[in-house]
Parts: sequence; C-alpha cells; structure tokens
Amino acid sequence: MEPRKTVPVVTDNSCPHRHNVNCGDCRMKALCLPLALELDEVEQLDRIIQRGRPYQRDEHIYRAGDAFHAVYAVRSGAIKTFAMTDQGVEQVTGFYLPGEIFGMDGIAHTHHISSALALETAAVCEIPFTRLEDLSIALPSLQRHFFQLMSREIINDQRLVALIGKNSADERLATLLISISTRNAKRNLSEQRFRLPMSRADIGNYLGLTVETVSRVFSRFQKQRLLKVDKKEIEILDLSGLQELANV
Amino acid sequence: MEPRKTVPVVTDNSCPHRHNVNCGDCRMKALCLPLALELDEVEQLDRIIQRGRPYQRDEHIYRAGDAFHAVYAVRSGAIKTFAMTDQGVEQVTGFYLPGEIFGMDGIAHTHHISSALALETAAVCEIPFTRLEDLSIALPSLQRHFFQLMSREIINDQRLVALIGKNSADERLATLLISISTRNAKRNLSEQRFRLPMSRADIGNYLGLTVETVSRVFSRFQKQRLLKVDKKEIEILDLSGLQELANV
DNA sequence: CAGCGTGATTGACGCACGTCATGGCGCCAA
DNA sequence: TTGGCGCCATGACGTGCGTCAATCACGCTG
Repeated sequence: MEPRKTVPVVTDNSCPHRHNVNCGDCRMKALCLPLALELDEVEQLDRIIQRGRPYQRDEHIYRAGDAFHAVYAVRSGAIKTFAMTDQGVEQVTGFYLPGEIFGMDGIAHTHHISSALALETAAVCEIPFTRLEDLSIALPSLQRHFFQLMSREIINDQRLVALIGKNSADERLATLLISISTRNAKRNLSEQRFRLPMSRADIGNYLGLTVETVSRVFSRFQKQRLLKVDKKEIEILDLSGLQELANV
Repeated sequence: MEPRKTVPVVTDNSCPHRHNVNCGDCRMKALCLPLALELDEVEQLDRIIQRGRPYQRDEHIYRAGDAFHAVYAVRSGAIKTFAMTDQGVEQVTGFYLPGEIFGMDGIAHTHHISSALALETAAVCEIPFTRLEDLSIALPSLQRHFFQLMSREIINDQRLVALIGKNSADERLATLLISISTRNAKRNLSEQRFRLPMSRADIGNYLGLTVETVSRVFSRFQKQRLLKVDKKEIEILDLSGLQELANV
C-alpha cells in the first residue's frame, strides 16, 4: 500500500512516507514546530493534524478554486505551488521540502488562488486552519510561530523579487541551488549531492527564465567545474564558488 | 506645528496628517481594521496604538538592524520599504498608501531586515507587536485579520515575482499604475489623476528596470495617448487600454 | 524490438532592455 | 544673478536572454 517508487532506501527500516507518525516522533518537528511547545501542547496540536495517504507524483494537494480550509507541512517528498495568470500562464511560486509549510497564501481568501502539486511521492500533514486559529488562542507560542512562519514567507518572496529583478541567469540558478543545498543540510542530508525534484521547466518558470537558458547555465556551470550534473542528480564541486555567484 | 508642505488642500478642515485621531474616527479604518470588530473592541485596539508626530519626506520609520517591536499602518502620505543586499544594492520591496500595513517582514526576526522611509510627509500608526499578539488572543477576529493581512502580503509579493519574471517593461509599469489607481479608488480618490509619490528610480528599482527604461516607457505611453505625464502628476487617458497592458 | 512522447540539450539569430553619455529643467544657496 | 545638484529625458550602442528549430536520451507501451 505504501508507494515507494521514487524513494531512496533509508538506513533505518521506516519508510519516509509513513503517514501514521505523530508530531512528537516526526523527524521534521524541529523545522515546522515552535521550539517552545511543551510536550502536552505538541499533543494538542497533534490531535488537530490530519495525515492521509501519501500523494503520488503529479497529484494535486489542492487546486486554485478549491475551498481553503488548511495549511500543510511537508513530511517527505517535495511540493511545488503555482498560480495561473488569467491568460493561463503558469507561475511557479515555490518549492517546498520536508519540514516546510505551504498553503499560507490561501488564508486571505475563502478559496485557494494557487495550486499545490506533488513533484514526487510525498507525505503531507494537513493542518485545518480554523482549528489552528482556535489552538493559537490557547497556545500563544503557536500563534507567534505562525506569525513568524508567514513573515518568513514574505521575506523569501521579497528575496525572490530581488533575485529575479536584479540578477543574471547564472546568479539566479546558483542562488536556487545554494538554497536547496542549505535546506538539505538543515535536514541532515548532503549539501553537496542531491536530486532536484523539479523539472528544468519548473526551475525556469520559478526563476523567470526559459528552459533553454536553465539548460545552458547548467552546462556552463559544468564547464566551469562548479557542478557535476546528471539529469536531476546534482553534485556541487565548488560550493564556495557557487556561493559567490549566489551572493550569499 | 503641522507640516503640510507637499500636502494637497483637502475640502474638510482637517489636516490629513493629524495624528491625534483614534481608530474609530479614522477615515482609513475600513481598510486596515477587521470589519467584524465591535465598537469596544476597536477601542481596545485603539489603546495600544501609538501615534507620533508625522514623518517628513526622507525620514526613516525604521532602519534595517533596528530592534523589531511594531508593525505600522499608513494614515496619510506614502511609505517605501526597501532592503539592502550584502553588496549594498538597494531593493525596493513595496510602496504603501493610506490604510495599508507595512513592517510585517520584521516579525520573523528580533531585528528589522529592511528599512521604511517616508516618500512625502506621512502620518503613521505604530502597532506594538507583542501587545497586538496579546490582544489577538482576546479578539479572535483580530487574529484572523492579521493572518489575512500577512497572507495578502504574500500574494502581492508572488504577483510581483510573476510580473517581473514574465512581463515586459510596458506591462510592468502599466500594472504598477493600475495598482496605484485602484488603491486610490478604494480611498475615494480619483483613479484617473494622481501624483506618484516615488521617484523614477524607485519605480525602476521596484519593477526590476533601469531609470532610463522607466522614463522611456512613460514617454511611449504618452505617445500612445494612454497617459498624460507631468513629472510625477499622472493622468490616465485610456484606463481600459492600460488595464489590457497590465493583464488585469 | 520498434515506435512514440516527454524532457533536456545545443545552436543560430534577433530583440528588448541595460549601459553610457549628453542635455534640459527646477530648486536652492551663495 | 550664477553655479551646483538632483531628477528626468533621450539617443547611440552593446549584450544577455528569448525564440525557433533540430537533435538526443530516456522510459513506456504495444
């Protein structure tokens, strides 16, 4: 019943997409929960969180137009969020890795204005929003945590604006790669070697570039011995060189 | 004592920068307060809000590095927020008009990571954040309102990413002008004629363009009889034509 | 195994916008 | 008044990236 097609084998015997795991036992809790929560408070939060079966690649978690009723935390796999302009042009608004929260742009309205899609098999915690609001009143540190999460999302988006508005294709891609590398490190994965969960087209869309340009920059980075690229497998050969490009 | 240098004369006898006005009497309350608040709840909010003297043009409301302790509502005038990249390049992150809230990107940290500057004489309500958090626990509709405000900020930033990443200089400037026009209409000002509070350089910075390009696009729009431009005074001659360009 | 479709790469070419430089206008101070 | 400065406009020129098109590698299915 557990899909594991695109799933790397893990050393312990638990499947990374197991969905019957509570917050207290979740390997990601340090990333998505406020540190200040007491044990019994975590349990309270735990009780409102819903965990369905894992999503398969290309399955939607929600679609633009769906009624908004929850925000989501990634437990495994990877998610992309995207909006459609009224001319039907897709705009990728974010990539979300385990421990990260998505769907906060839906809070402003009764219906989602963007969509979320599993880029690979992914387990997701659903956090019903009205119940989160209620619980936030009882647990001030939870309220604060969510304000901070949303604020961080704003900062990220502003950084993306600056990146796209002021930087070259090389700098944009370098910055994305460094971002993924850093986020991997936070999850105790390799920051040098990883697999990109998204296509070249998604990368280009996200960074305001065409597929062709993304492809060319990857080739250029290989020639400059910054990277080793094998399809979606990335090995960073010169981390500091890449960081320099990324202005980080 | 009341500065009114750049201030247009208003028909009623109150100066738009008067700062001794409580929320209940504020002309902007429909824009920045939750509609659902009871009268006595507005008064509770009112008591925590601080209103200092108006800021003069080019005065900072806060600077990157300052301790974060409040978010702000514009009561009159106009504010720009901006960040510096570590190479000292400025990135304008937003323009805020009366009734709009700014400073929410500071919530994630103990210190501001961006700065806010008065583009013209401006009155501002300071909302101490820890007291807002406390009050949000007592007033659930206030909590919800702030979640929604932050969500809207996220959506705006995402739209800006799409605008800069996918649209031409003409489309970007048209979109900004339509945005300001629409926001003016919400404040019962003319949506056809208004004064831009920011410089060409700020516009270009915000939209990911150079000053020269902004200037050329303004000239082009005039030749196409979309606008009449006299320095910062803008008259929209063909609103629907501009909207078409702006994809709105 | 052939045949197809999807994603990625690479090349040739053109254009929108950046860069650099010049000049005008309004404002302020001396 | 004169000079200096900030802001804006406009022209000439160069280039980074988009566009169009061809090819390749692959996984899937019949």
